[in-house]
Amino acid sequence: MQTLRRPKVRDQVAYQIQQYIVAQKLGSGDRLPTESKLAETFGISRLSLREATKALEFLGIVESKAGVGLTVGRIDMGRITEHLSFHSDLLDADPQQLIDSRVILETGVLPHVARRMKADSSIEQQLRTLVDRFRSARDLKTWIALDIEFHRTLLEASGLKPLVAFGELLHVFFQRFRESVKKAEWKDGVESHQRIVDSLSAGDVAAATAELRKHIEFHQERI
Amino acid sequence: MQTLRRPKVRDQVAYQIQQYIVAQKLGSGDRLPTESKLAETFGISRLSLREATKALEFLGIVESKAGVGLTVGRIDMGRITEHLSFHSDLLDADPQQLIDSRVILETGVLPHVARRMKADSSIEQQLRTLVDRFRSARDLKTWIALDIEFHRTLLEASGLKPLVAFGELLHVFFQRFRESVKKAEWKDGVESHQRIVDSLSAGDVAAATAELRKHIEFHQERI
DNA sequence: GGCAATCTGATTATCAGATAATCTATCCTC
DNA sequence: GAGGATAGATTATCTGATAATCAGATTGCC
Repeated sequence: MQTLRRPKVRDQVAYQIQQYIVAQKLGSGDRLPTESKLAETFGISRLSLREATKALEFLGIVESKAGVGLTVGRIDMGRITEHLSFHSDLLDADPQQLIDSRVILETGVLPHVARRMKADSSIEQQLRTLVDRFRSARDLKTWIALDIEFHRTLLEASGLKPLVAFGELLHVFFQRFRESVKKAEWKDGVESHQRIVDSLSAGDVAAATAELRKHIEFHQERI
Repeated sequence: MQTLRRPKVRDQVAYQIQQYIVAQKLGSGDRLPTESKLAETFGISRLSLREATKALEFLGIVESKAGVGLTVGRIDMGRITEHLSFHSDLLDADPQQLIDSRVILETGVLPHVARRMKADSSIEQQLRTLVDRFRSARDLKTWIALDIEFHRTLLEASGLKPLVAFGELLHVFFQRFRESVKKAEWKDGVESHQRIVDSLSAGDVAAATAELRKHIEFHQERI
């Protein structure tokens, strides 16, 4: 026998509000109806509606200001990941799968990156600046921050926004590996980043792919 | 002058609940104090506390069941990608980016799929069954459903759960292309799927990759 | 004794109604 | 016209209550 659970009101409502935003093609800052209005529309109490909107607000999907009303918010991954990063279940995600996923994602964008680098020199400039800052960094925290930024910049350089968003998500789950990397090993990381940029700028996508794969799979030892 | 906003009660409370979970070293399924207890502890009304817990529940950080109480939730990537669908980068993503992202994602998993197919014959069986059903289908709705299932099965066959979750998200945004595909063109799709499975089962990853790329990029004409 | 149905207490789910805080826009004064 | 006071709308938060749900104890039957 299956335990069927009565679907919760607020989840349905939250879903409907999202649908409403999409259907009305609302963008950041656009107004939504008032709480009372929405509650009446959905046929629920204002309180239940509130629980739904508060959850959405927590995610940044809507914003709510006293005296103004509800507006569509600007969701950012940072806000979500901030609340997730502490959760112990993140430690249960299969590390090998995370590594394989990242390899596929990041090596996959390299052809796109190489192509765009030829057309826009500022991309190479940006990556090289990051490598330099990496080289002169001295503490773990800075290294980690720069490593994340390097890989995000790489994804951004592909121009494929969906993959950038997904990449940010993977990074959250990857956090714990980075924290266990030792000082001497970060030095290798610098050189690795350097070689990736060099290969890309030379147009040698295959070499960049091999180096990047090695760079990410390096974390396997830490499993 | 900066507009300083009074920090909202529920945000503080949400934060404190998270701190509590960490401090008590609670894991998935562990019990939290009751709503009344927590409200009293934090010195707020039960309602305000509820808004905080509902928001956390929405994220999957806590679970709440009537008659039981609050427990620490079980987080999974799927739940998060659901909310990712509102990420502005995805909402405004242009079609070409969606296509490129899908190509990277799906061709990227093929080596993994081929490897696992050798070890587990049920994977090939499952894919072939889908192709057959595809062949005997006669209406647009069925075709679309089967196409989605085929590609999802392909991703699942890689065993990389994070990518499966992300793939499903991309499919939502791909919907509009599929609906504009004509009847005659679906026939090509069947053969395309057939060739992909054949190549994979023969261990020819390169051929499968080329075919899959062609299959997805076919949608470019529809932009 | 073993087992199933029932009851009970605890807890969340949802509601209604009220007051406070906050913001926008208008109106009034000079 | 500029600037401040005021009113109206809206969210923020609270109190108190009822319904729904569930786990475990109790009861009754065989």
